[in-house]
Amino acid sequence: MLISTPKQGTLADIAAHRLAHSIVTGELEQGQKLNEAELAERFGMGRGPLREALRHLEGMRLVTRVPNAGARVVVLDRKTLSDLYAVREALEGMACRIAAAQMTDDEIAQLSKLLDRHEAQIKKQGGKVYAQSEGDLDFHFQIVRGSRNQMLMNLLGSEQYQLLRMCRYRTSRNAERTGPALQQHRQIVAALAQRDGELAEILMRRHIQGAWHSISEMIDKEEAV
Amino acid sequence: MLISTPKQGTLADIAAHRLAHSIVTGELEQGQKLNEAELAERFGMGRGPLREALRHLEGMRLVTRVPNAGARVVVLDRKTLSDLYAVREALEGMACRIAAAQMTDDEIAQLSKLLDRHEAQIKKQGGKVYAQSEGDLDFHFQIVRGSRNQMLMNLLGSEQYQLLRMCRYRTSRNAERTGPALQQHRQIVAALAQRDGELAEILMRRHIQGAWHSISEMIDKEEAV
DNA sequence: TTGCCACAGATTGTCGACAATCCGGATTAA
DNA sequence: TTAATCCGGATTGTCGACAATCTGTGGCAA
Repeated sequence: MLISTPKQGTLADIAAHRLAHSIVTGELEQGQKLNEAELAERFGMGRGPLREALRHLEGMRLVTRVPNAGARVVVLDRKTLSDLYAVREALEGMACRIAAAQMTDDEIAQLSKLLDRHEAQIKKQGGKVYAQSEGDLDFHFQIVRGSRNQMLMNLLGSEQYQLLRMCRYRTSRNAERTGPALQQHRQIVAALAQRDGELAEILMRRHIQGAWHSISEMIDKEEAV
Repeated sequence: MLISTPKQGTLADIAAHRLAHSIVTGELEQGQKLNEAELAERFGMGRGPLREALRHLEGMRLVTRVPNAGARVVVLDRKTLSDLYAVREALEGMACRIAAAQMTDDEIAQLSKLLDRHEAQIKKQGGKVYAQSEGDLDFHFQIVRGSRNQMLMNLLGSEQYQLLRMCRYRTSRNAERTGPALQQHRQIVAALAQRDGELAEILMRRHIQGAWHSISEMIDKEEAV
């Protein structure tokens, strides 16, 4: 499970998780105003914990706040996504190179099995891209974990990751890229298995560049409408 | 001025800035417990805004919280710093490559002047490393700005940046590296002026690796005592 | 002595109320 | 008609008090 919803902990923690989930899934639209009283009542808590949750989300840049004017969901425009993918390329490329040296054989085998499941899923139900998207992120995060770099895991795991998932939900209708993406994933795993970090990095960077081009074209189409 | 202390805005914002400053400068020690009531009184505000500030700082990973047990200043151990420098190398390397294509001639000239000021400062007062350290970060941030990547500026400017400054304060006693560092800065600026992004990236990565080695040795010495 | 339990103090979590600020519509004068 | 001004409601910011939880200290029994 990627989204752990700890129904335990403080109310502020719960609110932060629920809000993050609502933002990522698009239930709360980009740029939408977040009314404290309304959200507090919906979550069945006072405004205090909710305000703390908003501050937390502000810290991880899922919402933007202006004093005396409330909080709004962050908006992912073209430039923001472009910047995000550039950062991803650098970070995940590095993660891939390090992971090639750090991951255990067993972990790499697990990664391969993950791709098998994806392939089966794609063959069975070609249309259901959503699961593949989530699975894709799963794949990427497993490699990041393989780098053993906690800061990388924080950056790509909990913060940018949310933005990415947000982006996925927005653009999850493009099914045509799942085939090539799987192929590229396979190549990356092969490079990892051969412990060729340099190649793994190059493949990962190319893979992410391809994903960006695909999403970029989709944004163009949307904007044309 | 690098630290903008907006004495305007909400109390929570003020508290967040003051806390961040205290943490970065080491006024609040690593791992130290942060007592809400005590801090609230020191800042002359209620516990509400202070709790929001703590949540914000938690979001940017300057403090860690456990439910019902309060917040503590983050601890920068060897592994954390190592991870941080690896991420920095990847991100600032990329920033440098992009900046070589994006910065204006004027901006690069300004960068060169900044180094002139550093050099004068070093010659005049060899011991005062603190200013150089801050100036060094200034140099790095100007290049990140030159990349025009807002996400990069967020990551390196406001979040990791704080951790870096924190690290600097902790290890600001090593003056021996200011000379080579300035030399490397000059080389980087030269590469930028020639619009050689590839070379600029390599030089920046090498520069950051050197900084890490220097800091790593220092940590070794400290741990030996 | 040692381990367990209970209690007290301190600290964190939560709520409700009040003050400060902002936003939109109505009013009025040029 | 239009622009400026001025309420009134709504929303955010802040505080104080109370409940829930943790910590550590002392006593009690094995």
